[in-house]
Amino acid sequence: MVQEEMRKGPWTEQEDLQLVFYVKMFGDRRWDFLAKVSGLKRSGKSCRLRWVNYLNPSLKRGKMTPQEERLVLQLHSKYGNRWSKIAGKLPGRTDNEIKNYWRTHMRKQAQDQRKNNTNKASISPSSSNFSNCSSSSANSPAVDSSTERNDCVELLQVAGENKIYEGDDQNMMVYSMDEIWKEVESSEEIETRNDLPSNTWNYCPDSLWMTHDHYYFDNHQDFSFFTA
DNA sequence: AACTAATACAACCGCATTCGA
DNA sequence: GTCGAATGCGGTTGTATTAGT
Repeated sequence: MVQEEMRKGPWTEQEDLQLVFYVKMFGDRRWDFLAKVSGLKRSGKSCRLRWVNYLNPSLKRGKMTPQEERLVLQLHSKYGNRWSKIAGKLPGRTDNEIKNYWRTHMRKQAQDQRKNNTNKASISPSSSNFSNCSSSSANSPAVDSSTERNDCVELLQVAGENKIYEGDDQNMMVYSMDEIWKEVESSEEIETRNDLPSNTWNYCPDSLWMTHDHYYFDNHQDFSFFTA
């Protein structure tokens, strides 16, 4: 049987709208079915990914907050590369987002750290003690690639102590998990107080729901719109 | 202003796991 | 119990954007 040609690459606004519409209709399950009935030339898998990582209204958009960054750090030392597990502890963030974040930010941070260490090494050889922090990887179930392991090691995580050490060894900031959770909670309180709807999607200025969805739902109640 | 390198993030792929017939 | 389809996950790649020279 000849398979219908599947579209690949970036999603268009029209495709997004179409997917959002059908997910609203049928729910975010049975992705192959959704892909078929929506008329999108996308695989179910692709539809699911687009929804989970981009279109889902419960997603928080924008940069990671310092609290979230610290939390990712802590959770990675605990769970390793189990991104979905980590994402589960960060409401509104996806595994893909966290994974990307880790790869870019953490690598950069490790590079900076390395630079600092190299600089300090010329003054004080004792700074090389950081390499002993590898205990965090030993406890971590899935820290695999050697580069990431090294990056991780250099982030000064101390496993088992339930604290995060941030900064260089002279200006070390220590955060207990209690402090971090307090910060997360208080920041969430602030967000809530800004008269924002509980659904983060709704106040995202460039969200499809805001800009198009309501419009389409108001004006195109008949489904023929999408299949035209 | 033009070019290059670095960064951010969306999307794909392959494999593992779960679920239902 | 088993088999196939659907779903989920982690790794990787591709591309657009931004920063630096």
